[in-house]
Amino acid sequence: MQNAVMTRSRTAPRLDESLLNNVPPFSKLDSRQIREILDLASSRRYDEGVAVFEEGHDADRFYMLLDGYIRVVRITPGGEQVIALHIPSGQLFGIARALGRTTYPATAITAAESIALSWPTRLWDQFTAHYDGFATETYKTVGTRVGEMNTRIMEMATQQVEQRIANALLRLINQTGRKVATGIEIDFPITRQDLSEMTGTTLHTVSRTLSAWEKQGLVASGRKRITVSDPHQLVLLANAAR
DNA sequence: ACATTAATTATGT
DNA sequence: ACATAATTAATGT
Repeated sequence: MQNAVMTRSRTAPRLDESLLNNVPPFSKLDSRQIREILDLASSRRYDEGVAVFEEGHDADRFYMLLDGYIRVVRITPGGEQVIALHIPSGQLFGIARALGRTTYPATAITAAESIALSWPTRLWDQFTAHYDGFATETYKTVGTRVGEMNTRIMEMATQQVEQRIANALLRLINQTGRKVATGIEIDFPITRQDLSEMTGTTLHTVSRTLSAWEKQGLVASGRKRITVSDPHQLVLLANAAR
């Protein structure tokens, strides 16, 4: 919400250079290079809950999230959704090319109203070749994402539900948290169903544990809103060896 | 230790 | 008024 971008879609006037020059993959570039990149980009606004691209489709573009949040989602053969991770603004997504793929490995849904830049995938190789720091920075973010999914797999295998929910909440407030008077609030609408899809459990179990935590003053939640008022206690819960 | 089922209530447009 | 979200208890594996 701090990013002031005209929310017109395709024929946006002129993109401001300040959009990119403090964003990691582009931070090492001079203003001439950023100008080049921006002139090749399309800017678009997305409503909440819409797919930017879908799993299995041809990866014809890659994206840079300017504002909002992206939910990376996969669908099981049985039709159940699994939320892989959330992406905050300032990060690239849909970078199938960086994974050596020609199709998108997952679906990207906006978790809130969002604005993203995008480029045709055929420019990817030029970007990595010509723009200093672009390749190393993007592989860094790829690395952290793989790492996150890795620890999630470990959690799934070893921890019980309560700890997994605690860990999921902690990641959310770290990556997408917003400080408020009563604690740290998750910056986009999130349901118990969503949390259950991130932790491999049911919305009922999530509801119960959140209710229990609420009574202990650990969290406060309403419809689609969760604020963590006592992160420290959550950390303790998250690695409690039962 | 958790899911499932089911019934009930709350909340946003 | 209606749909979606959340709660809660009971029952099952």
